[in-house]
Amino acid sequence: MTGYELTQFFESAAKWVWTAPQSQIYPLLRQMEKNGLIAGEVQLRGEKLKRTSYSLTEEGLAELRRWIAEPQPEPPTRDALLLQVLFADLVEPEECEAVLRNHIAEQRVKIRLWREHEARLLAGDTPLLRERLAHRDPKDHQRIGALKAHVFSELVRAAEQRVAWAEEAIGILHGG
Amino acid sequence: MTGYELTQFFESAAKWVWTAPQSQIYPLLRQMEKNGLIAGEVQLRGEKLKRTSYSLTEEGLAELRRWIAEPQPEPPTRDALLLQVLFADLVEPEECEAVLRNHIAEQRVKIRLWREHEARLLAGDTPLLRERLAHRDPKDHQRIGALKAHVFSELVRAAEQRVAWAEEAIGILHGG
DNA sequence: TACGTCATGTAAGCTGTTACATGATTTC
DNA sequence: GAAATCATGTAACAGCTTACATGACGTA
Repeated sequence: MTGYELTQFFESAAKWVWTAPQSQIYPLLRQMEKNGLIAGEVQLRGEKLKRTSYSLTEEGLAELRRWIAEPQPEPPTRDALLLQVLFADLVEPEECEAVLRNHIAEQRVKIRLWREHEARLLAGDTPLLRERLAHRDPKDHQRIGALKAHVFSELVRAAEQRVAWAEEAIGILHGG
Repeated sequence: MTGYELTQFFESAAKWVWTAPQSQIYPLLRQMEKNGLIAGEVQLRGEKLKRTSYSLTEEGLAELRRWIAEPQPEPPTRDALLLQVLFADLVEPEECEAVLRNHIAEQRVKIRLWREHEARLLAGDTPLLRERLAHRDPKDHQRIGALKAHVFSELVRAAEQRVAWAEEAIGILHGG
């Protein structure tokens, strides 16, 4: 991919699992190339406009595989909503309820998007998945698509759990 | 609290909802005092050792209330485990399974700790909760404790959901 | 020719992490 | 007298965010 394509990718489906701001991408690409993880190939669009398309080197693929197979440290927790509910007794119940309802609405929007993406993965219908499957034994296609879809099903279920929890919290707020 | 007490607090129960490294605490306390949110009172322990105990000013309490009642922006998602499973087809199923089992074990440890803390909150049995309740109408005690316990029940349920998901993922890995 | 998209960059500033550093007091 | 705990700091660095900046190409 080029830096531009990566930027768009991180602003679309990918941001649900990992995000990177545009300003990080170009410096990082250069750094990774310097470290031999990726190799850039300069292409021409028109007469003056150059674009550099990067692909993984063998070393980069090996490093990626190492990363995938290695347990990653869990990031420190910083959950603003839980903190707000912990201190809910300092404000009016209605104020806390408004915050929770806002959160519920946000989760519902995400749930809809994730469900759509999950369905597309199960149908083998996203461009990146199709490219990935092209190099793989057809008998593995179902399994690979199912695993990727399973990732999005976790996002959906976690958000649904959160919505249910927030609704219960509203009940407790009002002395339920 | 003093900076030392805050440090310990963030290294114990509080870190489950919010963490702050020790190196941040003393500079932040000075900054917050400068901004009028907290006021420090210097105490003497022995002859030479001074400790500064901070408490919220009225302005600080107002600012805290404002923060609690205001929807906080959701942080960008960066979930290493989901990313590892998304790319699981690049490694052997057993390698991915090991990562998932490691995650399951970590979650189970946390679940146990959170359950204990939840029970203590429901029984009104933590020092901070008792201090908080002391200034409140006894008829609210039950509700306040229940809300705080509900926060920890969300942590527990989210982790349990995650464990169940990881077990399903292992099944899919092996062609289930 | 104007607007949208393609494509790549830089700079300032904030937050957070890791690590190091120091000295007083209490306890065994 | 040694070790644990109390108590407070600092420095270097990594990572991320926000914002700004520039120019080429396609198309209506």
